[in-house]
Amino acid sequence: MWHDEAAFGVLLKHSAVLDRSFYCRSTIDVAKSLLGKVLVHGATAGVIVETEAYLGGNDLASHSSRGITDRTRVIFGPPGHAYVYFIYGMYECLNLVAEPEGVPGCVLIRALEPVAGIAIMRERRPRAKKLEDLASGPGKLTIAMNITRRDNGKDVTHGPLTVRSFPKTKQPEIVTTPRIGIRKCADWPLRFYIAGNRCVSR
DNA sequence: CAATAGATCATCT
DNA sequence: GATGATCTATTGC
Repeated sequence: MWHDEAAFGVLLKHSAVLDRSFYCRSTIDVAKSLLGKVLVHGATAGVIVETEAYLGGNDLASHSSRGITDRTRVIFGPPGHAYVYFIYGMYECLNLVAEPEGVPGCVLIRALEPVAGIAIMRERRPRAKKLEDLASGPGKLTIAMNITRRDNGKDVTHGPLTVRSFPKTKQPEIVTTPRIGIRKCADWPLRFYIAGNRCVSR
C-alpha cells in the first residue's frame, strides 16, 4: 500500500523515530523488535524483514568478541548508533548497536522490503529484476539505500539515517533460524525474519 | 534447480 | 598472509 513515491510523505507523517531506549535492551530483543520497523535514509525507505543478533560474551561470530579495536569501538559505545563494516573487498553491512554503553551487542540488518524511493534504489541496483531482489541481503540493501562506511558511528535516533515505527502496527509473526554465512557459532538460533515475506534473503 | 568460482580489500595473526 | 556477518555469473545435472 506504500509502494509508490508519493507515499513517502505519508510514511513520515504517520510514523515516529525510535528513541534510544528502544536500543538499550538485550540484543536479541532489539533484533526481534526491529522486524516490521522502517529504515529511512535520505529519500529511500524499507521495512526491516530480516535481522541477526551478534552478542557479546562468548559469541565468537561477533566482531566484538576480540575486544575493542578501531573497528569494533562503536559496538561497545552507546546504543542507537550505526556500525557499518566492509566485507569481502566489495560490500558494506549495516548493524544497529544495542545494549547499554560499555556492553557489546549489535543487530545486522539482513533484508528490507522497499517502500519508498524505489526508483532510486533500482538505479543503484540495475541488476535487480524484481522488487524482492532490490534489498534482500545485507550487501544489497546498503547499495540500494546508499549506506556506506561514512555512516559508521552515526546516531540513528536523529538525522538522515533513522528507524521509524507505526504505532498501530501489530507485531509480525517471527521465524527463528541459525545465522547465515558464518563458521563460528554457526548453529546458534539468532537469525529472525518475518514469516512468509518475499524479501527475506536466500 | 544446485554447486562453485571470482571479484577484491580491511582487518587481524 | 589468510580470512571473511556477500553477491553474481556460470557451469553442470
